[in-house]
Amino acid sequence: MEAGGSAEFSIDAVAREAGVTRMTVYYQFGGKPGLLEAIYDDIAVRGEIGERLPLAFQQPTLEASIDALVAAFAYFWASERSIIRRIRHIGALDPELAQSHGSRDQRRLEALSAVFTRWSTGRSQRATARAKRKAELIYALTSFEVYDVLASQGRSEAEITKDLQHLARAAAGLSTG
Amino acid sequence: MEAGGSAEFSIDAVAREAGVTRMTVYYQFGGKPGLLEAIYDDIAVRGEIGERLPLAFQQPTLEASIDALVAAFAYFWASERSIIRRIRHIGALDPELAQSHGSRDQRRLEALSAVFTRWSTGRSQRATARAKRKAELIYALTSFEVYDVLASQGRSEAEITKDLQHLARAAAGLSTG
DNA sequence: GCCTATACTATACACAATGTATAGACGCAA
DNA sequence: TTGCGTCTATACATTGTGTATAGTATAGGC
Repeated sequence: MEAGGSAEFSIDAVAREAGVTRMTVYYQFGGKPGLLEAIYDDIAVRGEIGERLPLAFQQPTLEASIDALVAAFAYFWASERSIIRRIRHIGALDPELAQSHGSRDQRRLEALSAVFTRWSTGRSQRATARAKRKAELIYALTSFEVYDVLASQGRSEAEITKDLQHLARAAAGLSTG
Repeated sequence: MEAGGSAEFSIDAVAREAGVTRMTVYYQFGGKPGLLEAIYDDIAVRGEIGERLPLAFQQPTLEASIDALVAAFAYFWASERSIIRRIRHIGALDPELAQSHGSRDQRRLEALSAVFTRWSTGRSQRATARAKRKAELIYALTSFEVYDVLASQGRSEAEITKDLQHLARAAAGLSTG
């Protein structure tokens, strides 16, 4: 019953839906990991994360940057929520995929850290550590998992974005607007 | 390669490790869903969630209740983090398991809601809606997924608990301590 | 026209994992 | 002793992955 387990993400099912042979999928993507990677890449493009993230850097204040970051990721996760969820769950169980997903998330964390270092006040070790801690908290708040949990309760993307911006600003130690 | 996929959670592997036949596992647990349910139940008992949750209700203030709730769940998730993660990922991909995990989470949300209604000031619709929204946010913050994301960054249980209490109080609209 | 690379198909096989069926062994308690 | 609950042994059907291999179709360069 790995049919139910993989939840229609079997290579056979994908091939059938695409109107091609299973062998074609192997030819094009090498296997399941490659296939899921390709799907994820496609979602990333359509989720406009590449366009929206740079905008967060150009905001005039840290608060505006945080709001833009949260909104960009919320839009991204919302774009193909159920597919992203499935890919992440499958990826977490497959060592090969877990690695590449891990490096994706790592890049996300680095992007967030870059924002914080930009507005970081001091250069002391404590200031750096504080910035790192804040970035990690915002990273957690902008993770797919958090978005998914909130969306599962019937909240709209707009509501979730607003709540997460509220929390992210709190994490950054700012006023709660 | 569902061997790698199931990541040593195959019935065969479990049976071998337990020094028992595969058939015995089927006899005792019915199949994979039943097995994972039993494991989850066992973790819940050892995670002392049954003892710690009621304590949260007995706190003198909402703030203390929230702190106790966050601490109770952090302790629970930390108790068997890697196993819980695997079970939840597998469960999310299996319709049969997804349902029972969903009802577990539902009970968690109800427990949180109960805390908020206890301290809810008004009885108006808006007050009720506000309490519900807060409970849902705290629910998200106390989810395993959030804990796991933070723990993946090398944070200790104590650090995570502290940060999440900070965020949870912010979500409740209290002072950030 | 010919050749070649690319994309895809058709079969076939080995392997792992789930799940079902069935018959039997073992111990223990009424 | 008889019956029941627990567990084993064996066999089988099914589904999914992954690999190998031979073959088809088509478009582009020569």
